[in-house]
Amino acid sequence: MSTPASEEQADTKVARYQIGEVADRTGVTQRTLRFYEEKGLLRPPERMDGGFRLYSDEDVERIEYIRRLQQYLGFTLAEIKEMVEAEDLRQQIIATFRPDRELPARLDRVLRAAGALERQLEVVDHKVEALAEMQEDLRAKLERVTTRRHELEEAIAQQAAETK
Amino acid sequence: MSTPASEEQADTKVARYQIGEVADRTGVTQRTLRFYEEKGLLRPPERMDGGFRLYSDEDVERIEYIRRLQQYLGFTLAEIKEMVEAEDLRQQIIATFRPDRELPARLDRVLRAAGALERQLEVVDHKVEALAEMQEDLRAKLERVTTRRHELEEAIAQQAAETK
DNA sequence: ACGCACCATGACGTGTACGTGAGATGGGAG
DNA sequence: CTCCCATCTCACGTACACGTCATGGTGCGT
Repeated sequence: MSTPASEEQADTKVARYQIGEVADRTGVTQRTLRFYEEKGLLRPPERMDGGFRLYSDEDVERIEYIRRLQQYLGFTLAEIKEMVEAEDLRQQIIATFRPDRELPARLDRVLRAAGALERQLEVVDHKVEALAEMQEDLRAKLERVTTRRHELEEAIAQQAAETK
Repeated sequence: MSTPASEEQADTKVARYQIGEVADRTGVTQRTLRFYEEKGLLRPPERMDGGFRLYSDEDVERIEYIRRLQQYLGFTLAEIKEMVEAEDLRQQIIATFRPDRELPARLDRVLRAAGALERQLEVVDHKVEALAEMQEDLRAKLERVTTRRHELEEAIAQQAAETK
């Protein structure tokens, strides 16, 4: 009664959503979700017996992450793919923390994840720098324009006073 | 002898470059320059008698500005067009500083320029915020991965010592 | 006046990031 | 079991930002 339609999984406890609900929650279309999957941006989600996709909360977070990267930061999907793949590596690293065998393989994953993170950080640093510069520039211009505006308003007021 | 090929304009003093040189200087293709002009991002440059385009230093700066907006900040050309149009308004405001007639018209231009600048600044502020967040996130992840890396390297060193 | 690199204008092609049906299947409500 | 909406898989369409010929004119050194 009190549980929403998509959370009635009392035994497994993990919530699963089908594509329509995920689309509503994230604000992207179903087409886009399938497209991201096709392009390797989203891991293929579970399926119901009939073939319907079942997304997890983790998937939803990832979708929101992808959208932020795209909309606010202007990354291409190819760049984002690299980034989420690095994220997957990190997850794998965390997941394989317990089994203490084959250390070199784990080190390799860690090194690749570190490399990916460094490259991402470099790109972001570049963008931050460019943006900060642009921000300053805009602020300065706005200030000058505002000054000019006050001058003009004063001049118009004065002219009106003279005409009167 | 000491003057580069494109600066031999001893009388007018203003340097003019044709499209190939501008392309080399800015790193964009000639096609892109014509495309920007077509789309209204660049004011139609001067032409030689034969029809060859002649760009000024100002044009070159504008091209570099456009590229920064596009590459580092992820604006679309349509958005950039709005922004450079605001820039043109600013230029006009400066140019029409002397003739002190028709003050209301000048105020109108100033107000529109201010509005455009404010909108741009809002977008940039948004992006700066998102980027800063992402930067922090990446730094934290990189630090964790680096820690994990050192742990692994130590573990491997220890294992090697034991085997020996 | 000749040669040749440079430039002009179309016109069509390409890659990215989806949009938009079409037609078939799934699956829970009555 | 039937209704009916949601989802499935192709497959073609589209807007943006150019790339890529094709064809022909320009500018200048010799």
